[in-house]
Amino acid sequence: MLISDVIANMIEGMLKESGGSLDIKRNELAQRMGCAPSQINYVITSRFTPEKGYIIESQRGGGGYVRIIKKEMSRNAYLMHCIYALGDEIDKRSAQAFFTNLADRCLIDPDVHRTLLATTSDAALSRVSPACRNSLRADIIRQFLLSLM
Amino acid sequence: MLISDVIANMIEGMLKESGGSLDIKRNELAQRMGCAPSQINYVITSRFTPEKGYIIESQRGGGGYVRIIKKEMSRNAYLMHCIYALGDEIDKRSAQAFFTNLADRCLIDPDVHRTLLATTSDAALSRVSPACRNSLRADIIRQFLLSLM
DNA sequence: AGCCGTAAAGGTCAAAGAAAGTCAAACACG
DNA sequence: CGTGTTTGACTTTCTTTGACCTTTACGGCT
Repeated sequence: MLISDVIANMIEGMLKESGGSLDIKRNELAQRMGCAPSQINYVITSRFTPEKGYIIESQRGGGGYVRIIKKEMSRNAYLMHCIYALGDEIDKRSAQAFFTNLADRCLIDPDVHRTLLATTSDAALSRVSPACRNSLRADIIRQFLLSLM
Repeated sequence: MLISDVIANMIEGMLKESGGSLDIKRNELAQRMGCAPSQINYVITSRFTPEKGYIIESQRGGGGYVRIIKKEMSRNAYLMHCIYALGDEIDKRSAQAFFTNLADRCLIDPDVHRTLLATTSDAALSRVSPACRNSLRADIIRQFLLSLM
Protein backbone atom coordinates (compact mmCIF):
# COMPACT_ATOMS: atom_id res chain seq x y z
CA MET A 1 0.00 0.00 0.00
CA LEU A 2 1.45 3.31 -1.10
CA ILE A 3 1.55 6.26 1.25
CA SER A 4 -0.38 8.22 -1.35
CA ASP A 5 -3.17 5.65 -1.19
CA VAL A 6 -3.26 5.78 2.58
CA ILE A 7 -3.54 9.53 2.45
CA ALA A 8 -6.21 9.37 -0.21
CA ASN A 9 -8.22 6.89 1.87
CA MET A 10 -7.94 9.07 4.91
CA ILE A 11 -9.12 12.12 3.01
CA GLU A 12 -12.03 10.19 1.56
CA GLY A 13 -12.98 8.99 5.02
CA MET A 14 -12.88 12.49 6.43
CA LEU A 15 -14.88 13.74 3.49
CA LYS A 16 -17.53 11.17 4.16
CA GLU A 17 -17.72 12.10 7.82
CA SER A 18 -17.93 15.77 7.15
CA GLY A 19 -20.48 15.39 4.43
CA GLY A 20 -18.72 16.36 1.26
CA SER A 21 -16.58 19.32 2.19
CA LEU A 22 -13.37 19.43 4.15
CA ASP A 23 -10.62 21.82 5.17
CA ILE A 24 -7.20 20.44 5.94
CA LYS A 25 -3.95 21.94 7.08
CA ARG A 26 -1.41 20.68 4.62
CA ASN A 27 1.59 20.69 6.92
CA GLU A 28 -0.31 19.21 9.82
CA LEU A 29 -1.68 16.35 7.74
CA ALA A 30 1.75 15.69 6.28
CA GLN A 31 3.20 15.49 9.76
CA ARG A 32 0.48 13.09 10.90
CA MET A 33 1.12 10.95 7.86
CA GLY A 34 4.86 11.17 8.19
CA CYS A 35 5.41 12.44 4.71
CA ALA A 36 6.60 15.57 2.96
CA PRO A 37 4.03 18.35 2.75
CA SER A 38 4.28 18.42 -0.99
CA GLN A 39 3.09 14.84 -1.05
CA ILE A 40 -0.32 16.11 -0.03
CA ASN A 41 -0.30 18.14 -3.22
CA TYR A 42 0.66 15.09 -5.17
CA VAL A 43 -2.19 13.06 -3.72
CA ILE A 44 -4.63 15.80 -4.48
CA THR A 45 -3.54 16.41 -8.03
CA SER A 46 -3.33 12.71 -8.82
CA ARG A 47 -6.48 11.47 -7.04
CA PHE A 48 -8.83 14.33 -6.30
CA THR A 49 -9.14 15.68 -9.79
CA PRO A 50 -12.01 17.69 -11.23
CA GLU A 51 -12.81 14.80 -13.58
CA LYS A 52 -13.50 12.67 -10.54
CA GLY A 53 -15.84 15.30 -9.20
CA TYR A 54 -13.61 17.13 -6.75
CA ILE A 55 -13.10 20.83 -6.37
CA ILE A 56 -9.97 22.14 -4.65
CA GLU A 57 -9.55 25.57 -3.13
CA SER A 58 -6.71 26.81 -0.99
CA GLN A 59 -5.23 29.74 0.80
CA ARG A 60 -1.57 30.36 1.61
CA GLY A 61 -0.08 32.29 4.48
CA GLY A 62 -1.03 32.28 8.12
CA GLY A 63 -4.29 30.46 8.66
CA GLY A 64 -3.92 28.79 5.29
CA TYR A 65 -5.80 25.66 4.29
CA VAL A 66 -6.61 23.25 1.51
CA ARG A 67 -10.32 22.74 0.91
CA ILE A 68 -11.56 19.62 -0.79
CA ILE A 69 -15.13 19.51 -2.00
CA LYS A 70 -16.75 16.42 -3.40
CA LYS A 71 -19.46 17.02 -5.91
CA GLU A 72 -21.97 14.27 -5.19
CA MET A 73 -22.39 11.83 -8.00
CA SER A 74 -25.89 11.03 -6.94
CA ARG A 75 -26.35 14.70 -7.47
CA ASN A 76 -25.88 14.22 -11.19
CA ALA A 77 -28.39 11.42 -11.17
CA TYR A 78 -30.82 13.67 -9.40
CA LEU A 79 -30.16 16.44 -11.90
CA MET A 80 -30.95 14.03 -14.72
CA HIS A 81 -34.17 13.18 -12.96
CA CYS A 82 -34.96 16.89 -12.73
CA ILE A 83 -34.35 17.40 -16.41
CA TYR A 84 -36.65 14.53 -17.12
CA ALA A 85 -39.31 15.77 -14.73
CA LEU A 86 -39.05 19.25 -16.13
CA GLY A 87 -40.76 18.24 -19.35
CA ASP A 88 -41.19 20.35 -22.44
CA GLU A 89 -43.05 23.23 -20.89
CA ILE A 90 -43.30 24.79 -17.48
CA ASP A 91 -45.30 27.76 -16.28
CA LYS A 92 -44.04 30.44 -13.96
CA ARG A 93 -45.60 29.06 -10.78
CA SER A 94 -44.26 25.58 -11.35
CA ALA A 95 -40.84 26.94 -12.16
CA GLN A 96 -40.77 28.84 -8.90
CA ALA A 97 -41.64 25.71 -6.97
CA PHE A 98 -39.01 23.85 -8.93
CA PHE A 99 -36.33 26.36 -7.91
CA THR A 100 -37.38 26.26 -4.30
CA ASN A 101 -36.93 22.54 -4.39
CA LEU A 102 -33.41 22.90 -5.80
CA ALA A 103 -32.61 25.40 -3.08
CA ASP A 104 -33.96 23.14 -0.34
CA ARG A 105 -31.70 20.39 -1.56
CA CYS A 106 -28.74 22.76 -1.51
CA LEU A 107 -28.16 22.38 -5.22
CA ILE A 108 -28.32 26.13 -5.65
CA ASP A 109 -27.47 28.96 -3.32
CA PRO A 110 -29.72 31.98 -2.70
CA ASP A 111 -27.94 34.14 -5.29
CA VAL A 112 -28.44 31.58 -8.01
CA HIS A 113 -32.02 31.13 -6.85
CA ARG A 114 -32.69 34.80 -7.38
CA THR A 115 -30.91 34.73 -10.70
CA LEU A 116 -33.11 31.92 -11.95
CA LEU A 117 -36.27 33.64 -10.81
CA ALA A 118 -35.24 36.75 -12.69
CA THR A 119 -34.07 35.10 -15.89
CA THR A 120 -37.20 32.96 -16.27
CA SER A 121 -39.74 35.51 -15.09
CA ASP A 122 -42.59 36.52 -17.33
CA ALA A 123 -41.03 39.94 -17.43
CA ALA A 124 -37.82 38.56 -18.92
CA LEU A 125 -39.69 36.49 -21.49
CA SER A 126 -42.45 38.96 -22.28
CA ARG A 127 -41.17 39.42 -25.82
CA VAL A 128 -42.04 35.83 -26.60
CA SER A 129 -45.66 34.92 -27.22
CA PRO A 130 -47.38 33.32 -24.23
CA ALA A 131 -47.92 30.23 -26.32
CA CYS A 132 -44.17 29.74 -26.64
CA ARG A 133 -43.12 31.09 -23.33
CA ASN A 134 -43.46 27.96 -21.24
CA SER A 135 -41.45 25.98 -23.72
CA LEU A 136 -38.70 28.55 -23.76
CA ARG A 137 -38.69 28.61 -19.98
CA ALA A 138 -38.20 24.87 -19.94
CA ASP A 139 -35.34 25.22 -22.44
CA ILE A 140 -33.61 27.77 -20.27
CA ILE A 141 -34.00 25.78 -17.09
CA ARG A 142 -32.86 22.60 -18.81
CA GLN A 143 -29.75 24.36 -20.02
CA PHE A 144 -29.09 25.60 -16.52
CA LEU A 145 -29.43 22.11 -15.04
CA LEU A 146 -26.99 20.80 -17.61
CA SER A 147 -24.53 23.50 -16.55
CA LEU A 148 -24.63 22.13 -13.00
CA MET A 149 -23.37 18.74 -14.08
CA MET B 1 -9.51 31.84 13.14
CA LEU B 2 -7.06 34.59 12.33
CA ILE B 3 -7.01 37.84 14.26
CA SER B 4 -7.60 39.65 11.00
CA ASP B 5 -10.79 37.65 10.45
CA VAL B 6 -12.01 38.38 13.96
CA ILE B 7 -11.45 42.06 13.43
CA ALA B 8 -13.14 41.98 10.05
CA ASN B 9 -16.16 40.20 11.53
CA MET B 10 -16.39 42.72 14.30
CA ILE B 11 -16.25 45.63 11.89
CA GLU B 12 -18.90 44.04 9.70
CA GLY B 13 -21.13 43.54 12.70
CA MET B 14 -20.73 47.14 13.79
CA LEU B 15 -21.37 48.30 10.24
CA LYS B 16 -24.58 46.35 10.13
CA GLU B 17 -25.74 47.78 13.42
CA SER B 18 -24.94 51.31 12.47
CA GLY B 19 -26.46 50.97 9.06
CA GLY B 20 -23.63 51.24 6.61
CA SER B 21 -21.30 53.83 8.03
CA LEU B 22 -18.97 53.66 10.96
CA ASP B 23 -16.23 55.63 12.70
CA ILE B 24 -13.61 53.78 14.66
CA LYS B 25 -10.65 54.81 16.72
CA ARG B 26 -7.77 52.85 15.34
CA ASN B 27 -5.67 52.65 18.49
CA GLU B 28 -8.61 51.92 20.72
CA LEU B 29 -9.85 49.09 18.52
CA ALA B 30 -6.35 47.66 18.30
CA GLN B 31 -6.08 47.69 22.06
CA ARG B 32 -9.44 45.99 22.46
CA MET B 33 -8.39 43.36 19.95
CA GLY B 34 -4.97 42.96 21.44
CA CYS B 35 -3.13 43.64 18.23
CA ALA B 36 -0.84 46.22 16.71
CA PRO B 37 -2.60 49.35 15.50
CA SER B 38 -1.23 48.85 12.03
CA GLN B 39 -3.06 45.57 11.88
CA ILE B 40 -6.27 47.54 11.65
CA ASN B 41 -4.89 49.09 8.49
CA TYR B 42 -4.02 45.68 7.20
CA VAL B 43 -7.52 44.38 7.79
CA ILE B 44 -9.00 47.36 6.06
CA THR B 45 -6.76 47.23 3.02
CA SER B 46 -7.12 43.49 2.65
CA ARG B 47 -10.83 43.05 3.45
CA PHE B 48 -12.61 46.36 3.02
CA THR B 49 -11.50 47.20 -0.48
CA PRO B 50 -13.21 49.48 -2.97
CA GLU B 51 -13.85 46.46 -5.19
CA LYS B 52 -15.95 45.04 -2.41
CA GLY B 53 -17.87 48.27 -2.17
CA TYR B 54 -16.24 49.98 0.79
CA ILE B 55 -15.03 53.53 1.06
CA ILE B 56 -12.44 54.46 3.66
CA GLU B 57 -11.85 57.94 4.99
CA SER B 58 -9.69 58.97 7.89
CA GLN B 59 -8.42 61.84 9.87
CA ARG B 60 -5.17 62.02 11.81
CA GLY B 61 -4.32 64.06 14.82
CA GLY B 62 -6.31 64.62 17.98
CA GLY B 63 -9.83 63.34 17.60
CA GLY B 64 -8.78 61.31 14.60
CA TYR B 65 -10.79 58.41 13.23
CA VAL B 66 -11.10 55.84 10.51
CA ARG B 67 -14.44 55.90 8.74
CA ILE B 68 -15.68 52.84 6.92
CA ILE B 69 -18.59 53.27 4.58
CA LYS B 70 -20.32 50.46 2.81
CA LYS B 71 -21.61 51.91 -0.37
CA GLU B 72 -24.79 50.45 -1.68
CA MET B 73 -25.61 53.40 -3.83
CA SER B 74 -22.81 53.37 -6.33
CA ARG B 75 -23.46 49.71 -6.87
CA ASN B 76 -27.01 50.45 -7.84
CA ALA B 77 -25.85 53.37 -9.89
CA TYR B 78 -23.45 51.07 -11.65
CA LEU B 79 -26.19 48.55 -12.24
CA MET B 80 -28.33 51.26 -13.76
CA HIS B 81 -25.44 52.16 -15.98
CA CYS B 82 -25.17 48.52 -17.00
CA ILE B 83 -28.83 48.34 -17.89
CA TYR B 84 -28.41 51.42 -19.98
CA ALA B 85 -25.26 50.13 -21.64
CA LEU B 86 -26.89 46.79 -22.29
CA GLY B 87 -29.17 48.22 -24.92
CA ASP B 88 -31.99 46.43 -26.68
CA GLU B 89 -30.02 43.57 -28.13
CA ILE B 90 -26.86 41.73 -27.24
CA ASP B 91 -25.14 38.82 -28.93
CA LYS B 92 -23.66 35.85 -27.16
CA ARG B 93 -20.05 37.03 -27.27
CA SER B 94 -20.85 40.45 -25.90
CA ALA B 95 -23.00 38.93 -23.19
CA GLN B 96 -20.12 36.72 -22.10
CA ALA B 97 -17.80 39.72 -21.87
CA PHE B 98 -20.51 41.56 -19.97
CA PHE B 99 -20.75 38.75 -17.39
CA THR B 100 -17.00 38.60 -16.99
CA ASN B 101 -17.06 42.28 -16.21
CA LEU B 102 -19.72 41.80 -13.55
CA ALA B 103 -17.67 38.99 -12.05
CA ASP B 104 -14.51 41.10 -12.03
CA ARG B 105 -16.35 43.75 -10.10
CA CYS B 106 -17.55 41.17 -7.60
CA LEU B 107 -21.16 41.86 -8.44
CA ILE B 108 -21.72 38.18 -9.16
CA ASP B 109 -20.04 35.06 -7.82
CA PRO B 110 -18.81 32.16 -9.99
CA ASP B 111 -22.03 30.16 -9.53
CA VAL B 112 -24.18 33.01 -10.73
CA HIS B 113 -21.73 33.60 -13.54
CA ARG B 114 -22.19 30.05 -14.73
CA THR B 115 -25.93 30.33 -14.31
CA LEU B 116 -26.07 33.38 -16.52
CA LEU B 117 -23.94 31.78 -19.19
CA ALA B 118 -26.29 28.82 -19.23
CA THR B 119 -29.56 30.70 -19.18
CA THR B 120 -28.58 33.06 -21.98
CA SER B 121 -26.71 30.57 -24.14
CA ASP B 122 -27.76 29.99 -27.72
CA ALA B 123 -28.66 26.48 -26.65
CA ALA B 124 -31.16 27.78 -24.12
CA LEU B 125 -32.67 30.22 -26.58
CA SER B 126 -32.54 28.02 -29.65
CA ARG B 127 -36.33 27.84 -29.85
CA VAL B 128 -36.45 31.55 -30.60
CA SER B 129 -35.56 32.73 -34.07
CA PRO B 130 -32.04 34.14 -34.36
CA ALA B 131 -33.57 37.46 -35.36
CA CYS B 132 -35.27 37.73 -31.99
CA ARG B 133 -32.70 36.01 -29.89
CA ASN B 134 -30.44 38.94 -29.11
CA SER B 135 -33.39 41.01 -27.99
CA LEU B 136 -34.63 38.26 -25.75
CA ARG B 137 -31.15 37.85 -24.32
CA ALA B 138 -31.09 41.53 -23.48
CA ASP B 139 -34.51 41.21 -21.82
CA ILE B 140 -33.32 38.35 -19.67
CA ILE B 141 -30.10 40.05 -18.64
CA ARG B 142 -31.92 43.29 -17.91
CA GLN B 143 -34.34 41.43 -15.68
CA PHE B 144 -31.42 39.83 -13.90
CA LEU B 145 -29.73 43.17 -13.32
CA LEU B 146 -32.95 44.52 -11.88
CA SER B 147 -33.05 41.57 -9.49
CA LEU B 148 -29.64 42.61 -8.16
CA MET B 149 -30.89 46.01 -7.07
C1' DA C 1 -4.22 87.59 15.74
C1' DG C 2 -0.18 84.84 14.53
C1' DC C 3 3.47 81.68 15.63
C1' DC C 4 5.23 77.65 17.59
C1' DG C 5 5.69 73.35 20.35
C1' DT C 6 3.72 69.24 21.76
C1' DA C 7 0.72 65.43 22.21
C1' DA C 8 -2.48 62.64 19.99
C1' DA C 9 -3.98 60.55 16.53
C1' DG C 10 -3.51 57.75 12.01
C1' DG C 11 -0.13 56.07 7.88
C1' DT C 12 3.79 53.51 5.79
C1' DC C 13 6.92 50.19 5.13
C1' DA C 14 9.86 46.52 5.62
C1' DA C 15 11.14 42.44 8.22
C1' DA C 16 9.78 38.22 10.23
C1' DG C 17 6.59 34.42 10.37
C1' DA C 18 3.22 31.07 8.66
C1' DA C 19 1.29 28.64 5.51
C1' DA C 20 0.71 26.48 0.70
C1' DG C 21 2.63 25.80 -4.31
C1' DT C 22 6.18 24.30 -7.75
C1' DC C 23 9.47 21.63 -9.80
C1' DA C 24 12.96 18.65 -10.72
C1' DA C 25 15.81 14.99 -9.04
C1' DA C 26 15.85 10.52 -6.97
C1' DC C 27 13.47 6.31 -6.43
C1' DA C 28 10.49 2.09 -7.02
C1' DC C 29 8.39 -1.29 -9.62
C1' DG C 30 6.14 -3.46 -13.49
C1' DC D 1 13.26 1.46 -19.65
C1' DG D 2 8.80 4.00 -18.50
C1' DT D 3 5.46 5.29 -15.52
C1' DG D 4 4.03 6.70 -11.24
C1' DT D 5 5.81 8.07 -6.35
C1' DT D 6 8.51 10.47 -2.84
C1' DT D 7 11.35 14.12 -1.24
C1' DG D 8 13.20 18.48 -0.37
C1' DA D 9 14.89 22.97 -1.87
C1' DC D 10 13.03 27.05 -3.43
C1' DT D 11 8.99 30.29 -4.40
C1' DT D 12 4.78 32.75 -3.62
C1' DT D 13 1.16 34.48 -0.85
C1' DC D 14 -0.87 36.16 3.25
C1' DT D 15 -0.37 37.72 8.14
C1' DT D 16 1.63 39.99 12.14
C1' DT D 17 4.56 43.24 14.32
C1' DG D 18 7.20 47.23 15.28
C1' DA D 19 9.93 51.25 14.22
C1' DC D 20 9.49 55.47 12.20
C1' DC D 21 6.69 59.27 9.57
C1' DT D 22 2.91 62.69 8.79
C1' DT D 23 -1.06 65.23 10.00
C1' DT D 24 -3.99 67.65 13.18
C1' DA D 25 -5.84 69.90 17.37
C1' DC D 26 -4.76 72.56 21.26
C1' DG D 27 -2.68 75.87 24.10
C1' DG D 28 0.81 79.07 25.39
C1' DC D 29 3.61 82.95 24.10
C1' DT D 30 4.58 87.29 21.74
